Order: sequence, then C-alpha cells, then structure tokens
Amino acid sequence: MLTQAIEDYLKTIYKLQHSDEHGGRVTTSVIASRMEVAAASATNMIKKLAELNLLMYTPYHGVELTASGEKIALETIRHHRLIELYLSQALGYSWDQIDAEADRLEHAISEEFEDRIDEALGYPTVGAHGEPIPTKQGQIDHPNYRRLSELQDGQSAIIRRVSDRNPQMLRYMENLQLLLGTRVEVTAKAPFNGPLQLKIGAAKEKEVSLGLEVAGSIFVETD
Amino acid sequence: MLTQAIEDYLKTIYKLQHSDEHGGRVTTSVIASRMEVAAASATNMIKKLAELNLLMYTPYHGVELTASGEKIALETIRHHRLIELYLSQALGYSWDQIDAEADRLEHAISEEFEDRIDEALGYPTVGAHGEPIPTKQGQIDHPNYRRLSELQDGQSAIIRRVSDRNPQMLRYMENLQLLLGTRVEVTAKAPFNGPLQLKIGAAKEKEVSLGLEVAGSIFVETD
DNA sequence: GCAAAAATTTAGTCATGGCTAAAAAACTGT
DNA sequence: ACAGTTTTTTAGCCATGACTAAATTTTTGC
Repeated sequence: MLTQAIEDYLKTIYKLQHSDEHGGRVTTSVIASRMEVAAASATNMIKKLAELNLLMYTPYHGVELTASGEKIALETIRHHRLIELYLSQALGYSWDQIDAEADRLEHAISEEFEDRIDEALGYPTVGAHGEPIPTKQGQIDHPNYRRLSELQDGQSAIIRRVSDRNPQMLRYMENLQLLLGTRVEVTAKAPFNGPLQLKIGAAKEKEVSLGLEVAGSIFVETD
Repeated sequence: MLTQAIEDYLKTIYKLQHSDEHGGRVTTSVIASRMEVAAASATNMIKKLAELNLLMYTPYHGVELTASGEKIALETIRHHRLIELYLSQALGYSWDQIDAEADRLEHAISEEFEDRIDEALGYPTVGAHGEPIPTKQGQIDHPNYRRLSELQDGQSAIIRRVSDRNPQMLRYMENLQLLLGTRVEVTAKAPFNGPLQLKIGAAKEKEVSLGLEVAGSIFVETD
C-alpha cells in the first residue's frame, strides 16, 4: 500500500494539472504551497514519486503524472468525494465540514467501504459540491462550466459546482442559499471589479450583492 | 493530537489489563505479541508512553495505565466499537469484516463523526460483538459473563458477547447462528477437553458439536 | 546581456516507529 | 544455589517525511 503522504501529493498534483489557474505547468512551489509544506519537502517527495514512476519530473520545470500516478490520484479523489457525499447525505454534515473529515477518512477506508457507500448513495456521479466523481475504472469528465463572475448583466444560470477550498466561504454560500441546482440571475455588475447584484431562486425571491471572490468560486451552467 | 501508534498501544494495554488471561500483569512480551511487533519496539514505545505520563512503567515488571492513559484508551475503544456497530447496522457488514475496518477508521474520525454515528445508532451501550461501549465520559462496565465452555451438561444460557479476535472463528459462529441474544443449551460434554454438544435457538431447532476453543470465545448469561 | 530577485535543489537535521543483535536481568529446575 | 533458559532492555540501524540554511538555476527588469 502507498502512504497517506503519497496519496495526498498525487491528489493535489492531479487537481493542479486540471485547474486552469497555472497554465498547465505544475511547479514545486505551487505544489508546496497547496500542500502547506516547505518547497524543499516538496522537492524530496517529487523525486520519490518520480522514482516510483508515478510522475515525470523535469528538475526546475515541473511535474506531470504518469498513467499509474493519475490512477492513484483518481482513486483517492473518488474516495474523497464519495465520503463527502455520504457525510452530507447520510450523516447530515453541512457543506463546510465535510472536506476536512474526508481528508482523513479517504486514506483509511477499504474497497469494501467504498463500494458500500457508493451503493448506499445510489451510485452518484457528482459530489457534494458538484465535483464529478471518478468511476471505479478511473473515468472522469470535466464539464466546462463558467464562473458566476464571468456572467454579464442580465444573464441567468444554474449553480452546478462550488469550490470546496474555503470552509468559511462555503458556510457563507450555504447561508445565502447559493446551493447546487439553484437558479441565479445577475441583475447588475459594478465596475472596477466591483460586486455583482444577484437574484437567487427560481422565483427570484432573494437579492444579494456578491463579491467577485465568491462569485469566482461558483460555477454555473447557462441556458 | 496523539499518534495512531500511541492510541493503538494504549488500547491494547487497556484490553490486556482487563482480560483475565494474564493475572493482571501486563508485560512487554505480551504487549509486543498482541501488537505484532518485536519486543524491543514495545520497550521503546512503553518508555515513551511513560514519559508522556500515560502509564506507569517498572522495567522488567510491566505497565499500568495512568488515569489519562486510560482515558485515551477508552476514547479509542469507544470509537472502535461505535464504528463497528455502524458498519454492521448501517452498511451491512458481516461480523468478521468490521474489526479490521474499524481498526483503521478509529484513528481518522472526529468528535463530530463519533457523535453523529452515536446518534444514528440510538446511543447504543453495547457493540456489534456484545462488548460494552464506553461513554463519552469514559465510563464502562465489565459484566461478568461466563464462558460457554464452563457450562455444565444440561445448562442453558443466552449469548451476550463473543471474542472479536479471529475473523474465521466469527464467520464460523455466524454460520452456526451463534449470535448475540441466541439461547443455547449444553446437552453433552465430552471428557478430556472434548467438544460440547449444543442445542441452538429458543426452539432448540439446531444441534451442533462445538470445540472448546470456540466455546471459550463465547460469553453467556445464565438464567 | 547582465545583475538582482525569485524559484528550486542540495545538504544536513530531526522525530516517529519499526528492526536486529547483543547485553543484562529474571526466572527455572535440580 | 547456581547454571541454563527466557524475558527484557540497550545499542545501533533504517525508512518516512517533515524542517532550515545554503547553493544553484531560472527568470526578470532595465
């Protein structure tokens, strides 16, 4: 079995490779900052992962997962997202609590456990925050949703995914009823990166002003 | 937070202290063999636990948990037994599978998780194999059941607890319907530590011959 | 194109928790 | 009571995965 640290690094690297924020180049410092370790620690682990053929490593330039590295990353991510959904659906956890708990549990569960909660949840394809859940075979799709912050004045859309990185932000969204499946309409956009004015709900029952940081963490599907 | 290794040692030592098999003296070699590590490794850890004031250590003579050591042991045991019961009740695990899974999960769950499954299970006081579950405050009672192997010919009793140590034995018991709450009657006892003849069930619908090792792992309440 | 800044790697350290081999202490049998 | 066996401890080693400080490479600004 692989160590918890290895699984964590691979998961982090996979997510970085598939985020649009870094132009595809996944460097030591980006990994180190995401893992909250010193850069030297990341270098060490990267060298080890390269030894294990879990990634390609070009010193001073960055890393790229191999097929087997990606497979392990996706298994870990599958565990994480199934656990999150189970915590939220079966045990009543709130949006902001599930990530931390799943971060520990994802390394401790067996295949058996994975299969049983998968079944209990009805073989879901999407996690608690809207993230796609990789299949047991490692298939995953990356739907191309737009950020709420990119919508124009007057546009309407449905929330499909939220970033799970900041628990406080998740709590804030939950309070505002900015939940998966909720319809939102941009009624105004302040200039100079100002907030957007939003109507929430199919009946547009609620109106709020939302900062760009939060709006950038919400992914929507336009009609 | 304490390491997984520390929790495991404390749990093991607590169980050894409260088992009647070793006359109360919990020595390095007994701990080492239960933990499946070399004796030298156990000595090292024992010295560390003594440093941390989690146990009293008299070199060459054995250990005894302090109040704080016992508290941690009981918390770990509580986690373990709640998880076992949850796996068995909510996720349909069989008797022989729950121990190994709980051994890993017990170190990964939060207080929150503990509370939620406790609630989901209806605040149980007894685990999946009949073991008492310590309260959150660290209370636990040690009911004084007799081993099925000690019963005399003709005596009848109800199964209240089974040893959880051997998965194969658990599977065997489950197959024979030797479950918690089941009534059994000893109809014959072979001499020279031979097997006992048993009628199983309130209606005595089944009759089996049971070896002493298995019978010694079943704890019963006599009328 | 080159000096300064930033990023990355190397070198060396530490804690954790295993291990084996050898030394020391405690039991055993006669 | 004491020689031999068993148990326990000591000494020294290893892998893992963090860290800091220093060296090196790359990037950036002019």
